[in-house]
Amino acid sequence: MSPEVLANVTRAIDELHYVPNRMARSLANRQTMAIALVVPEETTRFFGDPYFASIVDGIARALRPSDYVLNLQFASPGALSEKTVRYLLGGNVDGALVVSHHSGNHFLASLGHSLPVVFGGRPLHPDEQPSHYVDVDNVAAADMGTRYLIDQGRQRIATITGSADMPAGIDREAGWQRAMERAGLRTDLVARGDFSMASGARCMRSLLDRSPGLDAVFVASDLMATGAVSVLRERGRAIPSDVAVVGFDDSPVAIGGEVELTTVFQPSVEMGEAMAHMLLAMLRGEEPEPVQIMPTRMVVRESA
Amino acid sequence: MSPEVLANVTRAIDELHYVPNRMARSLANRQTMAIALVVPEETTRFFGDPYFASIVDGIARALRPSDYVLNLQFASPGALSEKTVRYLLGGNVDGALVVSHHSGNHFLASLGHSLPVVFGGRPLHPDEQPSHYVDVDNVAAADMGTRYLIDQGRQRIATITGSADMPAGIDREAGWQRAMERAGLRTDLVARGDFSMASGARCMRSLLDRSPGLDAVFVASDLMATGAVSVLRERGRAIPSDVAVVGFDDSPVAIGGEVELTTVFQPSVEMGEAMAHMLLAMLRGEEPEPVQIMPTRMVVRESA
DNA sequence: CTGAAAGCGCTTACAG
DNA sequence: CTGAAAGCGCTTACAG
Repeated sequence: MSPEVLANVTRAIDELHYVPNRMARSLANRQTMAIALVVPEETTRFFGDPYFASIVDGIARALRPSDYVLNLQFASPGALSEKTVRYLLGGNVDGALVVSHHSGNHFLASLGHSLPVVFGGRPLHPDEQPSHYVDVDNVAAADMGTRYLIDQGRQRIATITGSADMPAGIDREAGWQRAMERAGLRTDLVARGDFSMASGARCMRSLLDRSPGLDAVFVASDLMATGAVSVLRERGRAIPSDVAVVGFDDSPVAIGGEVELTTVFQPSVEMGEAMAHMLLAMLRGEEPEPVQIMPTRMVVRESA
Repeated sequence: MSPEVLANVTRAIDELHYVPNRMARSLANRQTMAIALVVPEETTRFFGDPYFASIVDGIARALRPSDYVLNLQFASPGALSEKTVRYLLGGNVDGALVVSHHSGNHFLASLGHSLPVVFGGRPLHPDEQPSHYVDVDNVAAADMGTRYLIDQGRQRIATITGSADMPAGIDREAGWQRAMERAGLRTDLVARGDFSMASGARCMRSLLDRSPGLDAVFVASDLMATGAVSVLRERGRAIPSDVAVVGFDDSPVAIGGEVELTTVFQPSVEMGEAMAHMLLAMLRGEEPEPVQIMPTRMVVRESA
């Protein structure tokens, strides 16, 4: 083809608004150019947690320049619907991104056998299979947040944990415990939350009842920390002088509430981007590092 | 085919886990069995507002029993990306659901010409074209919420509005104004928010500065009302005795905060379901009522 | 290197 | 009513 012919054709394509038929292309190609975004969480929780917002934001951002399209698959935490399973396994998508703190879902855990999959957060049973995921070192990060309180001279440091069936919940509690033990402090002030604001408030009340003299609390998410802060104020505790609070995430709620939170930052948006890039690499046939651990850091504001 | 043969084939289908290829079917069919969920909002705002959570929850719920799949299309409020436009117009979806308070987006407004589309909330320019949408009567609902305060004997009633470029923002302000004028009350205490919690706090501060003696405030969303409540408490105002607060939505934040909100309920989940059902009907070739207005009601709790 | 043909896996209109 | 053929709109392997 001569350059002029090419130019003519190109112009015709533009003028006629020609758009290749995706279905026909997929059929011939054996590629769907679609990626499933699997959300094994209650819609309420998914939308209520700014962590997910950032992750999805990062994913959407990373996928924008690509030709891939995102297919939303809501599912309950426990099991995927038959429809979703059929969809994922029926060759309707080229890969899947699973965003959830949760785990213990057998099908999801083994989904990587049938399809390129990247998880947000480490799977709960690492032995189950070598999967691809993006995460932070939650143990080390929680250790850092707790140590920050210890270094301020706090003595009676409680923790409000996340859910016990989520790696992020388990690991952040372990990090708190490690820091406390290393400092020779008591590790009895533990209240189990579920990452929701309401659970943060409930846990704070119970901790205050059990130990009115506590002088600090490490909370496994900013959303829970917000709930804890409002209870502390309700009970007349000054923050941080009476009780110091360290949160986790550095999500928008950290600065939107009554007291600006000192917190452990995790790069949620970048984690979403990293998930998408890892999957994109897999789809290109590359073999990216299966595990990507992102850095965390302390962000000091008012609450501690 | 004899019944036995049929049974054998059916069994074979089950055993071999046969799943019809969606792409091939779409190509032959001229149907994609996909619906676009267009979100012309910043991701942060989308995820931060429980209203959207409920809408999407309702949509997902209504679509679950169907064979349709949801394709997420994030877009900026102002304009859709070329990729999204190509996608929507390129025959990749059978219809679209647009969830946003926003409007003023020309392309979106005329999207209904090329594709079955249902909007969440009335389009800003109703003259532009007769489109399909699900909404509540925001004027009447805000009138009701304001009247509730008036009936309690409140005299100095302010309002915190939503964004001025969203029908929900405009109409709820109009409803407040109508109720106030009918009662012969002054309509000068208006602060313009943007549906975010932070804007609710900011507006409350400015209202209190302008009129320390105000005794009630009608707020166009529960999220903003939450921000307003924390400022009122910060300034030492008792709720509802000093200042009564009425919110809007009856979303989860209405009962998750420091004070349980009295609010105007709108059936967000059902609105999402209604949007999906309307679109499904259109896709079946039916001609559903193009406008569906859902009922609202007062929910009385602590704040007023 | 170019261009016509076969094939992707379905559905549907049509001949028998 | 049944069954074989054509066609959906692309890509790709292959003959020229």
